[in-house]
Amino acid sequence: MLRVSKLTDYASVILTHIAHYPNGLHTASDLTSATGVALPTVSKVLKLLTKNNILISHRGSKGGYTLAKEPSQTNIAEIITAIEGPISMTECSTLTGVCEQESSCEVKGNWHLINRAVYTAIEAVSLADMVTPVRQQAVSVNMPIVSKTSDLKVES
Amino acid sequence: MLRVSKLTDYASVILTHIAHYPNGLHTASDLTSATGVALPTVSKVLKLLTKNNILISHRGSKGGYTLAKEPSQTNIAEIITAIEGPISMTECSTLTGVCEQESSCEVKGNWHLINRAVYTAIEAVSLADMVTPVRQQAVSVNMPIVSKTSDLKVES
DNA sequence: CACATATAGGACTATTTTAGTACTATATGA
DNA sequence: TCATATAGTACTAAAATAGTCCTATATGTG
Repeated sequence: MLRVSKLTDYASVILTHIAHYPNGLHTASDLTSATGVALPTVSKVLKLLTKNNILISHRGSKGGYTLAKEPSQTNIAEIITAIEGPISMTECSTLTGVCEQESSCEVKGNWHLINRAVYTAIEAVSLADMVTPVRQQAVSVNMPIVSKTSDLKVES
Repeated sequence: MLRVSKLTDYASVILTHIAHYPNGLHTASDLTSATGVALPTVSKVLKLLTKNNILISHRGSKGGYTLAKEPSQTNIAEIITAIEGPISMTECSTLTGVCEQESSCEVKGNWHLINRAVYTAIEAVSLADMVTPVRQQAVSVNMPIVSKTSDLKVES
């Protein structure tokens, strides 16, 4: 009922593999072998991740990719945003002027709230968590109580 | 970075309107006037919502649609599922056998975890909350601590 | 300094998903 | 029995996504 794109899925698999060997330099073709994802696709994903500061690239011979930060410092929200861009649950949360009903829309503010709750949930899961098998981790997500006077902003 | 379909967006607008007048009977054409969404589209959304027990339909002359439950008893997760079906963040969370890497996939279990966190977040927002303007509500979402011995199941 | 190895960037095509529409059948109240 | 309204299904068009390919650029090593 909510979905990330296949590319994002690949990104999670690729990054999880890299995070297993956080000090190594990984080439696109190494990662193809390791993950089974086609080379041009791996390449596309790696470029997007580099552009968004999740990976660092080293060009030329003996080049490859490494993590830009420690696995615990990269979260799922960043990964999804890197691949899919800053798109929120509804269009009106990212772009203004697309929806004709926008000015009179009653639910806009509430979607912002939902966005924020979802964002908080996925932000709480780091790449380090992805490396750890499920049963050993515990995740706790807290949606902050909304103040009666402050505006909500969905950072994405 | 995560999105619901336009139809789901329309559903939220339509249902919010109905929830404002929870005792009235609403025809498809009434809802078109009220929301500005085209009639065939409104009609499609209403059928989906009826099929999934969010609305009850009354056929024939003087017919129309009413809520199947009180606004506080219908949540956003149900609405999204009604329109988009039981699709999770990644394909492997809903369907088995689609992904070739499934058997060796290291991240599958973790996506289940993320799914669950997101589901918990959107499940906490009811139609009654959508009727209330943003500033007067407070939402708190808690991701339960994952037991070290129990499996996680994403209900969707 | 040339060459092999890698990434960078962009353009392009095919596929899939989503949105939107239309048509026929069925139910019901007056 | 007729006007009104939903049910179900099939179809078309548009948009988003996935996947591929080509050319340019950087860099370590013999």
